Amino acid sequence: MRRADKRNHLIDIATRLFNRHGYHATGIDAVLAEAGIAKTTLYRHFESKEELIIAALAKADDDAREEMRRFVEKVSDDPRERLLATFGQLELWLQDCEFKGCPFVAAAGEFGTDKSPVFLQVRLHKRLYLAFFEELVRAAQLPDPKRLAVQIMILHEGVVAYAQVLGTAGVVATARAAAERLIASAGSGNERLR
Amino acid sequence: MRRADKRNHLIDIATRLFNRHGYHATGIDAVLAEAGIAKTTLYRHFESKEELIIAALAKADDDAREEMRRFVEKVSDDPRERLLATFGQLELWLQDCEFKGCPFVAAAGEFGTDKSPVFLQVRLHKRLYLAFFEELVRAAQLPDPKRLAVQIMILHEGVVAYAQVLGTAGVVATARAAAERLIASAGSGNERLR
DNA sequence: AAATATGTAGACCGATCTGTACTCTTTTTC
DNA sequence: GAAAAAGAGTACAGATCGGTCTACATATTT
Repeated sequence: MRRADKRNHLIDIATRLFNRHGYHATGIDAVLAEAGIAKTTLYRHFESKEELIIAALAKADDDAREEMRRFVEKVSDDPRERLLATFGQLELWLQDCEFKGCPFVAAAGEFGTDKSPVFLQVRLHKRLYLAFFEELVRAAQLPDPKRLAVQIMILHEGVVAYAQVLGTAGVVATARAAAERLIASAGSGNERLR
Repeated sequence: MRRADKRNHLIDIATRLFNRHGYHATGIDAVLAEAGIAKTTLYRHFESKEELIIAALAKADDDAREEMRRFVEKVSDDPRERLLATFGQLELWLQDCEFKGCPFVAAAGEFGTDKSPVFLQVRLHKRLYLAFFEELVRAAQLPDPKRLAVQIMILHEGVVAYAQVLGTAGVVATARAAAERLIASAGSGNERLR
């Protein structure tokens, strides 16, 4: 196995354990046992546990945004439908049996809102996620794109937190319906210009 | 200081530290040092750290729902305005300089979605919170109260997660505007009956 | 084939974790 | 004022934490 592959494998294992048990509750030893490697090897790839966490978050950010982008582009060419399709990708995530809430929000909760490197990584992810929504809203030529993007973002975040605690049944459809209302009432003016 | 007072004082201290640093990252010793008491005393009031966490969550649940109820009842007699006033109370919470995201969602993240006592306490809180929204929606005689209550809940949860990572500026107003849209379009049928 | 670099296994370190045991003092209660 | 409960303070147990070190195996280069 090449060096980069082993590194990615380690990140995958760590990501799964972090999501399942939390960041502080997951010890380095648990990652080692699951991956079947020695401690020395892990510390050859990562300087510290914090760096492993950051690497895991960075990869999760990359994967999540890439999957989201490909999903909405596959579903439709229409920008407005793409905006609604984001809830389809959200549903896929919630139905994953490993779903345990947003790993980024969890990381933010465990590592404080100060300027810790972990928190900065979390904030970067959320900014990029929000920027993607704004990009979709602009493509749909809807008015006040920043505001509508934030509303879509709030709905997404809300669905995740809700589903984490109260279950996933129907919640995405309910949020999507809300998004439709917001889009419809926002886009009543210039929606036919496209 | 009476026994119950000391217990509540311990819970207050613990709540603050848990919210600031997380549940696993906050050691019993930190609580002791902050409260200025001996370890024996803490373990006379609580069997274990887990029980302290549960007690802290239970009190936070009680306080949050009581404050919310009093706030909306103070703001207006109109049920529909009360529903919107929930965002006013939300804004008060976010502006608190100790705000670090929802302690219940954080607890759910750290203690898994399994049947741990901590998670059950979290779910109880969210169920009661949702039930309160549904109560307000029903008082406003809006159609499909369960659905609208979930939408309001999603907006609340979304605002909290958003603000935790991306900051509080303007997000409550944006969510409240979304809620107004949803209420207006839901209540176009029988809103004049009142 | 010899020399060198890299990976592995696992002991080990000091620190910290939750929780208990014990002594002694203070406060409450009858 | 005596009995009983709760307090502080501290030492300790047993486990686990993140991280380092040494010894040894393997692979690569010369």
